[in-house]
Amino acid sequence: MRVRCQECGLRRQPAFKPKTEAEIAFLDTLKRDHLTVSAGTSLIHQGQEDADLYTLFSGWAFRYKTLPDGRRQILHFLLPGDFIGLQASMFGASLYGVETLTEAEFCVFPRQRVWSLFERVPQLAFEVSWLGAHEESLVDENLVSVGLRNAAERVAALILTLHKRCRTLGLVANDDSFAFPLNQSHIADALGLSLVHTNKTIARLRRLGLFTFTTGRMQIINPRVLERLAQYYDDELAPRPII
Amino acid sequence: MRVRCQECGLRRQPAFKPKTEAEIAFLDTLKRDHLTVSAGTSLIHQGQEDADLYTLFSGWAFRYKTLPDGRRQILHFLLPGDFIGLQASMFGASLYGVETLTEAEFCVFPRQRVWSLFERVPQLAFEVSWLGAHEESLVDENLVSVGLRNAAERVAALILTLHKRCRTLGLVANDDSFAFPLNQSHIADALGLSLVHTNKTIARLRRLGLFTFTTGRMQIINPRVLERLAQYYDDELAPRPII
DNA sequence: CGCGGGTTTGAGAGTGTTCAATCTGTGTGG
DNA sequence: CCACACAGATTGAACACTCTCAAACCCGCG
Repeated sequence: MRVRCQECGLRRQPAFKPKTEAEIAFLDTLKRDHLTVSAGTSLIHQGQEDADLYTLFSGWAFRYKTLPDGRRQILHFLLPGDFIGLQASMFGASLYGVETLTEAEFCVFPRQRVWSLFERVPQLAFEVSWLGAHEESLVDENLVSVGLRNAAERVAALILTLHKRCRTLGLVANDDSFAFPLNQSHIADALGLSLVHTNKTIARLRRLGLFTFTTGRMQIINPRVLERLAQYYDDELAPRPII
Repeated sequence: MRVRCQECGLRRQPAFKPKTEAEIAFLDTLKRDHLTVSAGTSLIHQGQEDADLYTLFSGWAFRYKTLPDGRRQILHFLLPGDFIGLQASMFGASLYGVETLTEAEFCVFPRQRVWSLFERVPQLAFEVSWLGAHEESLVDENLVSVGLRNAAERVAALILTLHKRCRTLGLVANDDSFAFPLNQSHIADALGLSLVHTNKTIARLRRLGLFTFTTGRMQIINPRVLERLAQYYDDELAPRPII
């Protein structure tokens, strides 16, 4: 079921900067497809040469790289409104993979048409760059976690980051709980920790009463302590572009 | 001493894609200054709100973030031709800092004029985005190192990456040696290791005969073993844009 | 000659990993 | 409705890697 950009509910969320009618109409001509896939679907795979571009419309996904021996590093998680595949479309082959964590919907933009966006609507080109820079800032923050923080601090930082991103999207309930479709090996692969140690670290923080985490749902109990633990202090997110 | 873009020797290097006369002329109008600074100069600092954009013209630098308690993570290293400050110019305040490792020259582009680049020369806007995506790929690769590789593998991967980047710039001598202005605490901060352990790891790899590393210069002795150790396999770099 | 930055070394303490097993909840087939 | 398979979560124990602390060393410089 195709969703026209003019009728798109996602872009009307307060998290996103509004666009002009003309920009939206142009994007609608760019959008080739509206794709629905199940959890665990590979959207882009490492080495793929013809990856298209996507906006995540609903659901969760993640971007990752694997080493030849199979070890996997999750680079960052994707939430609705995130733009996918810029790197992959600019280089010959994609250096990373993208996989869904939940059932998810995507707006598909053919890679051939990206250039027309730069050529014809500079404002949109600028926003594409903005989204690229924003994605990089997520990876930066992740690298800081993995390089500098210990296990407990990493877990705390990850939870806070995702909580904040979900909050700006209106996905957090009044009790500070939110859908959390990662399992512990996703967390381990994102934080550069072993599965076992991830499990023990989560158990410890849970016993300390910082959050509850049952399959599929995370509830933050003590944000203050989490923030102190992770040295995570961040302003509210300003409205951002969406393509 | 100002260098006009029309006379710029750097962009004529085979590492870079050539530009049209018109593009170069436009860039020359954009370029406000040609800046020379000494080693250890802070070019952009975390939180800075009016950071300009730069192309590194000569020398080495690095991009980093620090935690409130002072721990520092180097995100990636900058070599001639790298474009600096895209993130910083798009968000309100810079989330990272940039500092020189050697004496270095920069082409300075005022942040106010970036928009005119998008508006007036789509080809250049595209290349700015390309450079942003490329920088992200460097951070990705670093995150893979820090998240997945042990100390020896990280050191090997770092050396190989820098060696390769220097090679495409023609900075590597026939004996596979190249200028290497990092000290061991830079290496430690980039790899997420303590200084002491970095030192011991380097000493071990050196004893194994994989490379020699005296102050300021790195020579690769056994690239095969280094590559196997780091599981680092990568194609030659294709010519890339330069702004 | 003394100082300071950077490098090197040793030793003990932790943090995090690996291996191995158990447990739990869910879905499938009979 | 039960037996069974399976993926994910949990736990324990031994081990390895990395960190911290502390001290020495090296070299260029004033």
